[in-house]
Amino acid sequence: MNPNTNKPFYITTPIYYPSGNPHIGHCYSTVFCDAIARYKRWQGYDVMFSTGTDEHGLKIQQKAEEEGLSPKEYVDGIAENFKRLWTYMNVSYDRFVRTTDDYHIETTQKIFQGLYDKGFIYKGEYSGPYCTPCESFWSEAQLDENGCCPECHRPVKDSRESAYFFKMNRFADRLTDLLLNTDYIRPENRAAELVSNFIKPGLEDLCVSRSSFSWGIPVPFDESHVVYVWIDALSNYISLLGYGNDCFNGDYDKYWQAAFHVTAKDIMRFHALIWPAILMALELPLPKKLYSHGFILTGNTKMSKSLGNVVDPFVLGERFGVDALRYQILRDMPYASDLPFSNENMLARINSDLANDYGNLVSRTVAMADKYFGGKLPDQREAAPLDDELISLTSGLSAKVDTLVDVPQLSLALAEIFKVISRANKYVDETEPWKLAKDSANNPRLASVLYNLLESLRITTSLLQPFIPNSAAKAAEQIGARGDCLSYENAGVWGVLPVQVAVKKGEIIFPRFDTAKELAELNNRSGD
RNA sequence: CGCGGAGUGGAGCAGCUGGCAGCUCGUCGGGCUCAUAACCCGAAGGUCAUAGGUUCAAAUCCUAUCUCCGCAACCA
Repeated sequence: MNPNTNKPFYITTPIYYPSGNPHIGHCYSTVFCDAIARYKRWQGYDVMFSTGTDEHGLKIQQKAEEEGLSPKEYVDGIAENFKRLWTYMNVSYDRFVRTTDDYHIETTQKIFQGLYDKGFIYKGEYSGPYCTPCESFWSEAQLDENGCCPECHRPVKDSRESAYFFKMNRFADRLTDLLLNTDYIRPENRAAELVSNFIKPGLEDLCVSRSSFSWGIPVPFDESHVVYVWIDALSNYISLLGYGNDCFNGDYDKYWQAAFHVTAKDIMRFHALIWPAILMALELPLPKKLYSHGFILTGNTKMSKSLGNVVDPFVLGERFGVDALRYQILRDMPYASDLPFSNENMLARINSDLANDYGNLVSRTVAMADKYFGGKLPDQREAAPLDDELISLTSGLSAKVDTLVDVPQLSLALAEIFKVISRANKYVDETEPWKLAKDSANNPRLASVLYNLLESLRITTSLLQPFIPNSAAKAAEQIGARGDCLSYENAGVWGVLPVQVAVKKGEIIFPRFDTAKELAELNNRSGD
């Protein structure tokens, strides 16, 4: 019996800020979460996988004005684009939260009120450099090199407005403990950084409301203020489970105990400091884990709209296939640093791993079974010592992958899977099936060789399902892996395919790309 | 001295509790012919950013310097 069955697992992407359309950076976080969510479901967990959009704030209000839309109309359009991308990328989210949703507004107001009632929120005065034309407060650090507004580069003046503050400082000790003495945050080296950057110098009380713009959730007891992003955005993780509202009966009790947040490193600190502090103040349990990955860089710099170096996932998906794109970003994602993205690297990865190693192994194996046995293996077998290494390596694979997905090190998990695929390719050379096929007396041995290859493919394919779901399904079809052959329970068992397994030749799963030609065309396109 | 990360063959990286410099890709040569010009084997290619120091022994530890990059209260 699978011990994971029905255990809850809750994984979240950040909710994205729809000040522009999604790009591959958003895919990075989301596809990463999707692979984990799919893997956990496959393992038998009862998974809740959430994503969404964080739709309030001054920037949205301004952006909408520019386009002559109401803020809500504006975010409706962008939120649709996010959903469209997730559908396109095969992202299996269970729930999409928008901070303009009624249930979320209700929860946010309750949380704000609750913190106020408990004495963690007080009214004070916010002061800092203010840009009148932009209607924005900036921090000293955000100002440009001349000490002017970073947006319009006009002079700022010190200004003040009344605002509500959250008493962050109360939680400094508990936060330090959470960061340094638990496995809450991964990669672990970020914990010390946070402590020395933010906690040690003294946590300031956090400004949690604004009155200088109106596009936000009204503070329940003071309508001249809106709730600022911290409480508004972070509370999505529990509002969408029904905490503080009546929409999702029981989900909070079931899933919140098993929460796993994924973010990019830029918003790590909010999830590592502010969010736990809010939860502590509310006396709610803390999430189990926070993983912060790096950025996708293009040419050594961060991807950004203003630099014009944004990579469009739709373009890459159309050209190379969604699974190839998913695979590349997951396989090349480093654990604790940024991913330097280039079309060259992507093509190299796709060609080498997916086309040459995996796709080609499916092709050659299925083709041989087809050619030598008419597609269906005979039941006579003959084992040989040469088989042992492949069998033991493959049989032990799922345990390794389980461990790495938990950490979470998906890149290494994929590397382990591809070690087995490489070993299987080598096994073809070692056993030389085409020579065995010359004499029918060798048929039992030949059948064993092909069966071992098919079993290696069954196990690797089953483990690849969460990463490249569509392609894995195609491969399964071709190698004759039906029913529960690809189940989690069978991933660690050798010999699951029927003795007389029947293969089915099919289309090429991952075509090989002409690197030079593809690069030329991609470069043309980006020159537009 | 705000905090932190990084500099290793053409590219991307690992090694960094000191012990023959490794992996993937690319390049070159060979093998094979089941397969997607794929697969398998082999080779070339690095004074490990620089200068000192400790040590029998340093990519690894120490000191200094140079370069690049993050963060410094909402950009995945």
